[in-house]
Amino acid sequence: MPELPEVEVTRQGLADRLEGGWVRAARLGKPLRWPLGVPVDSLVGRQMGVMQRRGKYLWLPLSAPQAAVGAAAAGEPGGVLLHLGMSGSLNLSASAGAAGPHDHFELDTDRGLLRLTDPRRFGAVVWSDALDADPAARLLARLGPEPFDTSLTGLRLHAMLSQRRTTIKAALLAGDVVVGAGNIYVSEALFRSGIDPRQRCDRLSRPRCERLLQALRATLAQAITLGGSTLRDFKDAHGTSGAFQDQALVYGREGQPCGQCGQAVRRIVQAQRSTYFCPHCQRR
DNA sequence: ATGGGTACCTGTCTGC
DNA sequence: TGCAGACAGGTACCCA
Repeated sequence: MPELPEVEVTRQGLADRLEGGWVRAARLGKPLRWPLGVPVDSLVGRQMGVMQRRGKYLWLPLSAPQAAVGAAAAGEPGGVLLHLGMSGSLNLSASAGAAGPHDHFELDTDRGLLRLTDPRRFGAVVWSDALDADPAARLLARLGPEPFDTSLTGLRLHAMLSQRRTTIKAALLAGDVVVGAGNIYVSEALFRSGIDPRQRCDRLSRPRCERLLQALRATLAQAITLGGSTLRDFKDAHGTSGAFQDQALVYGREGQPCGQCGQAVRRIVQAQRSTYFCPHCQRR
C-alpha cells in the first residue's frame, strides 16, 4: 500500500500527538516481517519523541525507560522503525476496542492507543538503539535521496540514471535512485513527464530527467495534500481515507481514454507489477 | 556489480 | 453457489 505520501500523511497525523507521551503498555500480535528484536515489555515506561520519516519507513524515538511511569526495567534510549508494507496503517485513537485479527502492534500511551493494522503482514516494527545503528541503519542504507531533498537536482538524477540499464519504471520502483514513489506514483509521474515506462534509464536526456523530477515532486506533493491514495486498506492516523486515487491520470485506468489525447490507457506488466501508461503521450 | 526473479501473507474480485 | 486463479500500495534476499 503505502507509498511516500501515505506514510507522510500518517506521520503528520501522529507526530504532534505522540511527542512527549509515555508508553504504558505494549503488545504484539502475529509475527511481522522481522521480529521486534527486544522483549515487547521493554518499550514500557519510555517517552516518545518526534516521529520522523525516511523513505517509506517511520522512526519513533523512545527515551530510556523511567521506572516510575511503567515497568521497572532499565535500558538505553532507542526507538522503533516501522514499515507499513503493502496493507498496513497506523491509527491513534482514544478509545480503541479489543485488538482485531490484523492488529499486530500496539502501544498504549497516555496520548491514546497507537495501533498497527496490517492484514498481509509485510509490514515491520523493529527496535533499534538509534537511527544510525543497526538494524535501522542497515535497512535505510540502500535508500536513495528523498525526492524533496534540495540537493537532488535534475543533473544529479541524470547522473544516477545514466549508470543504469534497467527501465525507468523498475529503477524508480527500486527506491535506490530516489525513494518514495511506488507503483501508483511512478506510473503517474512518468505520465506527467511524458516518458515511456519501458525506456532505458541511460537513454534519458538531462532535460527529461529534469522534467521527471519536477513531475515526481508535483505528483507526490499533490498526493500528500489529498491525504494519499486509498485503494482498499489505507487510512491515515485518524482513520480517514485518501483521495488521490480519484485524481490518477493513468493508474488503474486500463482501457479508459487518456485525458490528454483520448487514446486508451494501456496496462503492461513489468517486473511482475502492473504499469499503466498512455502509448501516445509517453515516448521513449 | 547489476538485474531479475522469488518469497513473504491475506483478502477481494473475476470468470468458469 | 463454489472454487480456482489473478491481483493488490513493498522490499529483502538469492541467484545468474
